[in-house]
Amino acid sequence: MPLDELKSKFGQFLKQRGHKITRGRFEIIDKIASYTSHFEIEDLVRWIASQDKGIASRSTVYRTVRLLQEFGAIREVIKLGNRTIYEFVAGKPHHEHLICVECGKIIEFYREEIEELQDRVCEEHDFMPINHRLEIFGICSECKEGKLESRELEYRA
Amino acid sequence: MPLDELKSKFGQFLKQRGHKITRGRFEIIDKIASYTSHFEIEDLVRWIASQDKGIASRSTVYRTVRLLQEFGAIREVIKLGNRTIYEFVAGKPHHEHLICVECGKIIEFYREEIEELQDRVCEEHDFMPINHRLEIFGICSECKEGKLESRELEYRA
DNA sequence: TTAATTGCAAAAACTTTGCAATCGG
DNA sequence: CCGATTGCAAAGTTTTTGCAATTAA
Repeated sequence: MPLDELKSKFGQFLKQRGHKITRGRFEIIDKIASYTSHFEIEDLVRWIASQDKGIASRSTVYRTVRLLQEFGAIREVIKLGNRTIYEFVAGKPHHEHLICVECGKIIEFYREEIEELQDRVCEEHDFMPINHRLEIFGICSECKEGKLESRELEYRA
Repeated sequence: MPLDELKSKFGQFLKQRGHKITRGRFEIIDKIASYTSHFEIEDLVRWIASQDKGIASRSTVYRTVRLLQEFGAIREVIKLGNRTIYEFVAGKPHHEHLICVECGKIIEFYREEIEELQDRVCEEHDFMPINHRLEIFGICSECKEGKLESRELEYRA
């Protein structure tokens, strides 16, 4: 879906909920769409702070991010410690993430079979899925050396 | 694994890292083991506050929870908004979660095939998995009525 | 006009940390 | 005894909120 169409739909979404079309909201959606991969709220806040013209405040960023989540244009894809990493989902096929706990690298992947199995699980539980998140934490190939020896005593169920 | 064995291993784990066996740490592991399902840090803090004898402070709870995670006895299984929900993993087979966004109900499930597919994905990326978390957010059977009509305008990739 | 939005500062919620006193080995 | 741990209070993070001024429709 092209960005313009998305923005127009976001406009409809706002109207439907009795909200207004404001410049700040659309500046933020533009900025988010410009991120090729993941972003955090602080990225948006820093970007705003770096601009001459005041685009929005920290509060507006938080409020707009919430709206965009409800609208469905962005998702919280990784929750790592106290950080929340978002992703602009427009135009990208759905996918999951491998996260390297050493270097922070994020690798995206998609397996149709995993999605299907999830659907089946939901059916079995008469559960209507809205969204899901599969995070695999581990060590990426570059960080792998010398990471095995200190783990023997850890408890494994 | 019985609780005593687990505690003994935790003792070894502490020694190996140059830490000490203290009463607070073992009171906390006992309490965590007593939770049949999920818990949050505030549950532990409230429990301590409700006890006559001072078992540990809030700081000690946070520090011990971190140790137990490193040891592998507990996991962060759900990150919902700003809440972190933990689970005592000892003696329970690994599983994933369905989370009802209406009522907060948590349903556990396990699908061998999903685990295998994840392993395959990791192999393909030469990625060494340490742990993973699959959260499916949605609406449980009891909450399902009347939840469909307000979603048409949401953007779907 | 008037109801929604904004920015600010304050507060809330959650987590970490420095330090002096205490405790474990 | 010595170094790890604890409790406390303070500070750090991240997010939310009340409110007066502003803006969209």
